[in-house]
Amino acid sequence: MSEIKDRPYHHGNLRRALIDTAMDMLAADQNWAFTLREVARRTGVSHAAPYKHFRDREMLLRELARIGFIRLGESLTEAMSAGLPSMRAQFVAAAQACIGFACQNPGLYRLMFSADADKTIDPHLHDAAMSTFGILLGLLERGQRDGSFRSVAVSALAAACWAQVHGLAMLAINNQLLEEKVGSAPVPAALDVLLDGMCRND
Amino acid sequence: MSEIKDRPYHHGNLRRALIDTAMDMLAADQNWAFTLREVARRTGVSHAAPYKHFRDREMLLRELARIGFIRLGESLTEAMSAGLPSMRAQFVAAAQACIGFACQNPGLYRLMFSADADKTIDPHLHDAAMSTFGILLGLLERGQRDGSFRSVAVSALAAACWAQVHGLAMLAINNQLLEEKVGSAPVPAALDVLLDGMCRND
DNA sequence: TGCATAAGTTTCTCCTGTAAACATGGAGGG
DNA sequence: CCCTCCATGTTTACAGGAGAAACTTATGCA
Repeated sequence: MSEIKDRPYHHGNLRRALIDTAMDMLAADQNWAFTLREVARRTGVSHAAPYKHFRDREMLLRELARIGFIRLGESLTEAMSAGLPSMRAQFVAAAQACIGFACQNPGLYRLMFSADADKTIDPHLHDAAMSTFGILLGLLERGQRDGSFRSVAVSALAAACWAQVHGLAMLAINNQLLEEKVGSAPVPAALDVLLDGMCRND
Repeated sequence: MSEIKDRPYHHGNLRRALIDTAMDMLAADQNWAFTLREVARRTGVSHAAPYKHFRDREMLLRELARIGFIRLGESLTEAMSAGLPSMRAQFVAAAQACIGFACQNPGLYRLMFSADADKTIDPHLHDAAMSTFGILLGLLERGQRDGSFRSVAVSALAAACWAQVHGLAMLAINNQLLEEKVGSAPVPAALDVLLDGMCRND
């Protein structure tokens, strides 16, 4: 009855279909030339149909970004709950999960941090982003409580980590971590430097 | 004779005029909705004129990015040559100069690190970017020689610094350094954490 | 003097975003 | 059980952008 049958109803639940198609396109095209019309075309509906579900193109983009933050959060949570012994190892795992996520979904990741995904417009998007950021904060707080991380203001740690990881992700995506300049394994190397500043090393 | 008189010649040296107009637009519009046609319009020529000087829209964008890297390099050099006593202070100055540059020219900075400015296509752009990156490398090497910075592989330091500074710049531009999450002065706080890992602290 | 050519302009095609008018079919009231 | 309304589609229309091609000028040079 309520089974998925491709286009059950009037046309099906287009909203979901459009999001899925767009997500697929983001994954496939690293060129990132997003077009509402092509999303509609690939979904098999007229080019005006999407406007019944999204006020404009950017509203769809924001929804994609929101889902991206949720997925990123899941990746982070999963990486951190792998039962790694030290906080430091957990942090490295989370950072690498984030950068891995970015490299596997460059279009989506770029979108999530682009001006198109304006967090001041869409509270849901804002919440999703903050929730994901909160995962990082949680890790840092736990690390401070158990003495792994230094007891400076957690906001300083957070800014440093957030910037570092996001910076590495962006540079990795844009192929700007050239081996000639930055070594063969820049991500762990950079994280080590940061962690040396974060961890208690007495 | 060869004085600038707005439109001296056939029409003047359009190339330069287009670049200047585009640069002004980048500085004014934070919205970053770049159109070749509007650049042409604002420069007072037909919409097809730019194609006599730039193969396509992206070629102009790449030239803008190239100039941006040169300017950023100048900012960095200036910040570093302010006669600051310690390497650490010099690094902070350079980092803040970079982030300040980004905040004052968000459109340009975003362009410089966007997919539109594809460094694999344009060797001149690639060289400009590498040259600017080289300024950072130079600072790190000097700091290692005089014992300020730890003697790990300089490429690890470079990756960490590059990512950190670029990450902070991008987050700052995108208004994602929210005080509630990241404190009131996230930039120096984050740099301090990083520097604690970079510097010899024995 | 006169022509080849760089540099601009017009015109054209194809694409996009978005609005408005129109169509349709399923759900709910009589 | 039918009829009507509305959500969800489609068609059509319009403004703008990228870029190609054909046309026009004025300059530098033979």
